[in-house]
Amino acid sequence: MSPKGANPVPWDHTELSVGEVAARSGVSVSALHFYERQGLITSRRTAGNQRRYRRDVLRRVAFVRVSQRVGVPLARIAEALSTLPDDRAPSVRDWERLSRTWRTELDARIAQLQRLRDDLTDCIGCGCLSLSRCVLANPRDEMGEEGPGPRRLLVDEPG
Amino acid sequence: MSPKGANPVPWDHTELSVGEVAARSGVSVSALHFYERQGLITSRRTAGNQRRYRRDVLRRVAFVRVSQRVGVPLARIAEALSTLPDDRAPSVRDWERLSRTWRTELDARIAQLQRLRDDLTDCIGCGCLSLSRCVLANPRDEMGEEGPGPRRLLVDEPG
DNA sequence: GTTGAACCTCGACTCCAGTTGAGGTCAAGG
DNA sequence: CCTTGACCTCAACTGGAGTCGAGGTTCAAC
Repeated sequence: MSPKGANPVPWDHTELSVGEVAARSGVSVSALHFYERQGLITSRRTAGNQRRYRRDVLRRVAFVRVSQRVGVPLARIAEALSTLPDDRAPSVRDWERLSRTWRTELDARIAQLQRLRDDLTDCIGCGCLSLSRCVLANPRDEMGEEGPGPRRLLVDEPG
Repeated sequence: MSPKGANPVPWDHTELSVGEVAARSGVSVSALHFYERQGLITSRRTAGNQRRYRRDVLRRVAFVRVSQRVGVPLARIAEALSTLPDDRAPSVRDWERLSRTWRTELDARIAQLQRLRDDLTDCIGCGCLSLSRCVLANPRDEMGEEGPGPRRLLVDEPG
């Protein structure tokens, strides 16, 4: 990436502009602005008020994207990232710790979907979806969890 | 459920009011209105403009809730439901067919999350999240899929 | 010293899956 | 008759994760 074409690397070379971070991370500039507003990443400003990022912002952004794939909302990602040191660049241990948190999360989500799949398999056999007889239609698990919607599923009276 | 307490059953007894459907399905009245606007369920109206539902609306609603747990957006659920007969109540075979569709979907989602988990496990070892070296940060799979966000993740140049 | 790409802020808009509230109607009991 | 609770419509709002555009500035090159 020598200075030719549309995007030569200027100044310091250790710091990155928002456009460079966008190109390298695959995240749009507007999303990076947004992440900054949400406290997921931080930047220094130049004299002319332009953002300059430390190179480890790329890992932060990568971590954000991965976490989103796991299904974690930005607010919790921000929370996790806030446990990273603010001054020094995070170490391998730091990322390891964060990744481990999500593994647990992911295991739970997979287990949940597998239960759902098993129930669904049973119900393909029974074809029921009856509110009283069907595990699927009347789940006892994960009540207050997982997004908006009704907090309870009442049972159909027998008969 | 004889006529006593807060909610006696009026009129026909084979048809259900919106409040009854809400109580039996666990879905709020406002959500049922919303589902109707989205074409997920339908109702007849009384002389006084009140909704009356056929009893099989309970299965439709159950199907909607289950489908949401699978992760299918309402628009696609509506699409699936639109393949049901509009006149007669759907048969066991009908529900079976629909459920089978979601099973495939669910299998794919589970497989995807399992891949993600495996990658994450590897990355806990490597602690990398480097945009070039890490499968996690740079996935080749499921590109145009799964929600909003950037459609590509560029690679970090080597070195 | 001017051009043009890249940058800045701010507010408004999108989509999804609903919820909330205002203002009005319907139906049954006392 | 009047009250009460369930019902009706319609519009506006929520929240999450951004996108889009207007209007203005900075910066590197020519």
